[in-house]
Amino acid sequence: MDVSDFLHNGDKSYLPNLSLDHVILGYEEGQLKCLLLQTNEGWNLPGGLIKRTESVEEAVDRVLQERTGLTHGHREFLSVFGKQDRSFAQQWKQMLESYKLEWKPEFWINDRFVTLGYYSLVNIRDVEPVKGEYNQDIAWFSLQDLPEMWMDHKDIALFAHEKLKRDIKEQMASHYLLNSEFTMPELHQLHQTILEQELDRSRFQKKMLSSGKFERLPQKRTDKPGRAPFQYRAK
Amino acid sequence: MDVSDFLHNGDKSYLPNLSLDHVILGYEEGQLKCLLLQTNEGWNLPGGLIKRTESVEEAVDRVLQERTGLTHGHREFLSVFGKQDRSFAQQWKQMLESYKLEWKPEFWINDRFVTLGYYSLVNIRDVEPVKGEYNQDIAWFSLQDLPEMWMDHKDIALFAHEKLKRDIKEQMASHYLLNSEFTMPELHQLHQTILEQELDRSRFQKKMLSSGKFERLPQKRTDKPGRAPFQYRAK
DNA sequence: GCAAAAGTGTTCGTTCTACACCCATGG
DNA sequence: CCATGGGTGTAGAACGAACACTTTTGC
Repeated sequence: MDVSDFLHNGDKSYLPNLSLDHVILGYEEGQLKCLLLQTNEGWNLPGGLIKRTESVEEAVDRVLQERTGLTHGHREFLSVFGKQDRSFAQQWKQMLESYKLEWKPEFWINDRFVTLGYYSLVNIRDVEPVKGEYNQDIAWFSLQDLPEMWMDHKDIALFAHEKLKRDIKEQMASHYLLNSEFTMPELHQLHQTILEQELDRSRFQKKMLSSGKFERLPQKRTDKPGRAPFQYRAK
Repeated sequence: MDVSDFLHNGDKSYLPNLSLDHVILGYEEGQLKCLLLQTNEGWNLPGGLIKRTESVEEAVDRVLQERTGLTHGHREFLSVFGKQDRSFAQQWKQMLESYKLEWKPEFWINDRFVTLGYYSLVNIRDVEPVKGEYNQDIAWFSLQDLPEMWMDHKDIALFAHEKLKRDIKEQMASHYLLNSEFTMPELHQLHQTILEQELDRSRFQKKMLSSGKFERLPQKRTDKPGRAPFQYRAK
């Protein structure tokens, strides 16, 4: 910290705004989906500000909780998004005016926002999405078919997909997108969907089992023709 | 972004302060070193604030340039450090008073700082360290022997070392710590120092050469007994 | 018993590991 | 010619890829 930076600038207006954007990912009908909020100005990612009484990670978890009710999930840091021109003045103006609220060009919210991107993996069947006070809607969108979004929000969502592709090759977190008890064919299909490529069944199964992070349950399921698969649970 | 977050809080004091900390790494005498600044209150990492006219990455590069004169190097993001209690009120008080400057408890600089940690790899022989206006000294310290530092700055420096250990196994960036022309034994010794473990020479050499990122120079060096090594340069 | 789905095996090739060996140079 | 340091080669283990095969179930 260079002291001269703030001694020559008496107030905090010198600093950029800091926000969070949270790409909440679910898996349904063979598709990877993310949760978006609608305002008058289009769709955007869930996000928010960091309160003085909470850590950055607590704020990220709070955003998840506010929109999904979930108190946990698999959270991962994405990236810092901090270009010079990353400001939303027009969007704020139109949004506030649509709610008959005052907007002025000198409002601090018109300044550049540096945002911290995170993603979470959740079980979409556990989620009852809750829209915010100023949202018109909240909905799941396939990552293959995202609507128009604010500023760089679509980039952030797609960045989350790319990061997830890298992460699942090392970590064993993809099962957070499934029920707590799942089968290997389900996990196999999930990985193929995320990676957008075919994976050899045999190799996939051996790799997952040899990781030692799953325990096989004696139960099997009985519904369709064919052999009943084992169920697994993360240890 | 939840609109209610700011509509109920008219000013920016709601937001945490945002800063940068930059772990500038060099390599000398078989040791990995980082550049630290001294104030009355002890040693700390180079860092600073993000100006309204620059992107986050430009600010990171500016910090590097201010302390080392370098306009480039290998920059890598480390992590976000944003615990609730990450504030420096006591340090600011003592520092400002030692310079006969005013300090008040309500100054915004006393609030919590969220900081973005980065590290850079530089050739220590290219650097002429420049201390800041309010620094008493600037110096290279071995990561094995860091002094007492502000708050979590030692953690950030050691985190950079851990991140570097992971990064050099995938990227080919370690040569930024050496001269632009270097030998395989030099690079081998560097990797052993960073990873704090012995690496098989044969395998190391084959791995480096098969990456295709280095070009062999016909020149050799002549000084010590033994065969003269080839020199290499990053493509 | 046949098709479909799940699970396991087999073969081959590549890469990793741990050395051994060869080359170049100064004293 | 030998000690020192640099560079390459080789045998075995481990891992990954591609595909074949066996097991279990519903109809």
